[in-house]
Amino acid sequence: MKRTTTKANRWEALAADWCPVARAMAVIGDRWTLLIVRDCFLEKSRFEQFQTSLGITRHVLSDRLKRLVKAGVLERNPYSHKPLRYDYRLTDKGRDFAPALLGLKDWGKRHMPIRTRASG
Amino acid sequence: MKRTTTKANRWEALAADWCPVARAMAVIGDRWTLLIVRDCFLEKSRFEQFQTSLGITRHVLSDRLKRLVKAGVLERNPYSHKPLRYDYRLTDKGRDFAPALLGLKDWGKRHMPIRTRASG
DNA sequence: CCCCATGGTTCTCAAATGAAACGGACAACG
DNA sequence: CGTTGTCCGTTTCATTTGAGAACCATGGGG
Repeated sequence: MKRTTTKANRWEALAADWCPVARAMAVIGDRWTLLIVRDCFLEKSRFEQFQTSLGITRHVLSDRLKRLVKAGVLERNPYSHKPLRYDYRLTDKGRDFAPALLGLKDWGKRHMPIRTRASG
Repeated sequence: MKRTTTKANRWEALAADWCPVARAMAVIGDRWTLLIVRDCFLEKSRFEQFQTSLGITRHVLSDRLKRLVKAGVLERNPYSHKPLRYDYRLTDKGRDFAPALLGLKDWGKRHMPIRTRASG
């Protein structure tokens, strides 16, 4: 079972990079993570809400949420004790993402017009 | 049923999303693409320079460069005619990434201290 | 008890990725 | 001319990640 050699080393290698952009990518460097953060800014906080919003598989969503919590971007807190349900909310670290997110939003708005796949 | 319908379409689906952030992620939503753009801002423009800088495999670098050119973020131009070599330079669309990149840099600087191993 | 809803986890298989070798154009050297 | 070296990729094959859906756990309602 030599699966530990190159398991997630690329991600961790980025976290140790000299460049702060690379270190940021160690957290949000995939298709979905930043969109989860965006949803959090849009007042979404629960597993099902993210899942519905993103159309992401539960498998991947579960993994990304864990990663974000581990990275300190989100906090996992119970919002119900009897069925014991958790929600995911931005930490200060997560809220500090706002400028970068707005920068990306601005760029997307300016340079990525909505194109339908049907016309392709 | 064709369960293989939406395989690589997730990227294209993002490009048609209502949210400009999602559409931006359709271009830069992976580990490396944004770092290539960053390198371009740092005056790097050639295949070998990116490869050395990122430690990325040539395979993936080739793919990402093509994707960026296709997305209009980079331009592929010959800088030598006899050996016919190309370099990759930012377009206006690419240069407009600066604010988002600076936002990410700022966040990384503030919230992602360099650490080789932690929170294990 | 069974059924439903929420919040995940586990399973299988296809696609993406990584490592490293290969290819091809050209230039310098002898 | 043939060999070596540079630059820019492509090909091959093993591993990792992702998609899709079933499954598990908890609790409420009937």
